[in-house]
Amino acid sequence: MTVDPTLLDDLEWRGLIAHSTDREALRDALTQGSVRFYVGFDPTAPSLHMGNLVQILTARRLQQAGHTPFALVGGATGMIGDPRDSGERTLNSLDTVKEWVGRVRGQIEPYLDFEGANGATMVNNYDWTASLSTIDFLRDVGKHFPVNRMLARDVVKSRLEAGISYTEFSYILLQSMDFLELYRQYGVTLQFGGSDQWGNLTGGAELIRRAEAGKAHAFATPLITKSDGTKYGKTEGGALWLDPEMMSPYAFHQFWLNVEDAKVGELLRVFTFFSRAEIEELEAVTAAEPFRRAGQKALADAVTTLVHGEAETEHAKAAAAALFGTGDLAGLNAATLAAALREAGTIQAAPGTSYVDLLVETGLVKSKGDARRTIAEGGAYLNNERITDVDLVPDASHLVAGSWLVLRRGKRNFAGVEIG
RNA sequence: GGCAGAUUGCCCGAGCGGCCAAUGGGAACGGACUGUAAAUCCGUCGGUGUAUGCCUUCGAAGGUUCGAAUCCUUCAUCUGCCA
Repeated sequence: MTVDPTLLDDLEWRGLIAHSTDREALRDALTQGSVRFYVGFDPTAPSLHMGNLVQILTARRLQQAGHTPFALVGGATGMIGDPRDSGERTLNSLDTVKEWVGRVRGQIEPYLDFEGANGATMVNNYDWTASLSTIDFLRDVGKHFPVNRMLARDVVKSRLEAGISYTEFSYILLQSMDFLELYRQYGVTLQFGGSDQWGNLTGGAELIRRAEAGKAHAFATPLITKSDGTKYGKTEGGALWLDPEMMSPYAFHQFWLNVEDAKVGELLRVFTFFSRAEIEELEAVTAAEPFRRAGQKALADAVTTLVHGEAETEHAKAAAAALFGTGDLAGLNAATLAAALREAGTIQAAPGTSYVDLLVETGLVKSKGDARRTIAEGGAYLNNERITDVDLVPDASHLVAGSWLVLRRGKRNFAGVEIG
C-alpha cells in the first residue's frame, strides 16, 4: 500500500493538528507505510454532531492517503462517561447506550471505505471490556496509571472542587485500554481525537509503551469555536446534529451559509475536501467581496453534500432561494413555494386560526406571550410583510400558492402553514 | 458513622418572613446598521388577551405563619472537617 507523503503537511495546513506526540516520529510513521489508526465515538446522544464530523472527516483524509481506519464506537466507554467541566454525568441505561451505538455506527459508515487493502474496520469496545474482571483490570491496566498524574489533568483538577465520581475519574483507563487492545489485536499505532481528548490519547500511547514497550502515536484536532471563543451550535436548536431527523438538511445548510466571514477559511479547511488552491481562492474572493459570500456558499454546499447528499443540498438551496430571493412570495409558483416551505418546516392548520396561535404551533415562538412580544418588537412577518396587529386572523386573502401562509420570525426563521 | 455548609430561572450568581416572578452578569431572542456576516447601539428575556388578577417556579415532600425562595421537619445530592 503506497501512502501519500504529503498527508501530514496537508493536515497541518488545515489546522487539524492541535497537539501531537513526537511530530517527527509521527511524520516518519505516516510516510513509511499504511498506518493502522483509530478514532473513537462515544454514544452520548442519539446522533453525532459537528464536533464529531471533524474526526470523521479526518479519518477519511487519512484513509484517502492510504492509511487504515478502525472506527470505534464506545459501547463500554459510553456506559461510563468522559469527565467534563460542567459536572457529573447522568448514567444512561444499557438499552439506551445500545440503541445509540447502533445509530452512531450507521452515521460513521458512509464516510469510510470498507473495501480494499486499507478498508476500514468497525469495532466496539464493549466487546473486550464487558467480560473483563475487576481484578484483571486493576492488575493489567490500573497498575500503569499513577494517580498523582491523573489528578494533575485539567478536567480532573477542575472537578476536584465540585466533585468527581470514581467512575468518571477512571474513564481514561478504559480509553487507554482500548488503544492497547487495538494495538495488540490489530497493530493499531495511531489514535486521534478532539483536543479535549488529549489526555486520553496520550494515556493510551503511554500504556502501550509501559505494557508492551510499543511505540504509538497520537494527535488531537482543535476545538472548533466561533471567533469570540465560544462553542458553535449553541444557537436556536442547540447542537449541530448530523441526523436529518434531528436537524433538517435545510437548517444544516443554513448554518454553514451564515458562518461569519472571519471563520470561513478555517471551516473550509477543516470540513471540506477542497484543495489548498481552491480554498485560498475562495478566501481571496471572500475577502475582496464579502457581500457575495462565496466562501460561505461553497462551504454550505460542500458540507451539506458530504453529510446529506447532493439531492438534499439542492433542495436546501432551492428553498433558500425561494424564501430569501426576491422577497416576493406571490411571484413564486405553487410547487416551488410548497417545496421550499417543506424544507423549512410546515404545519397544517384550520381556517380562522389566529396569527399568534400559528406562530406558537409552528414552533417559531415558544408561547403566546412570546408571540405577542415578537409582534410588538417588530420581528413577526406574514408572507414577508411585518405584522403589527396582535389580533390578526389570516383569511383567504393572505393565502399564497393556493393554501399556504408563510410565517417568519426575525430575519431568517421561516415556517409554512397549510390551511385546510 | 458524627459535625458543619451548600442546592435559586438556559448558565453563573444575589436574595435570607411581606415591597420577590425573584437584583446583576453572560447566553439567547427581536430591532437598527449590513451581506440571511462580524462588531456596535437599542429593546426583550416564567405562563395566561390583559386582569391593582390568576397559575407555575427558588433540590423533593410535609409543616409553622394572615403571608415563605427566605423559619421548622424528613428525604436526596454535593462540599468540607472529624472518626
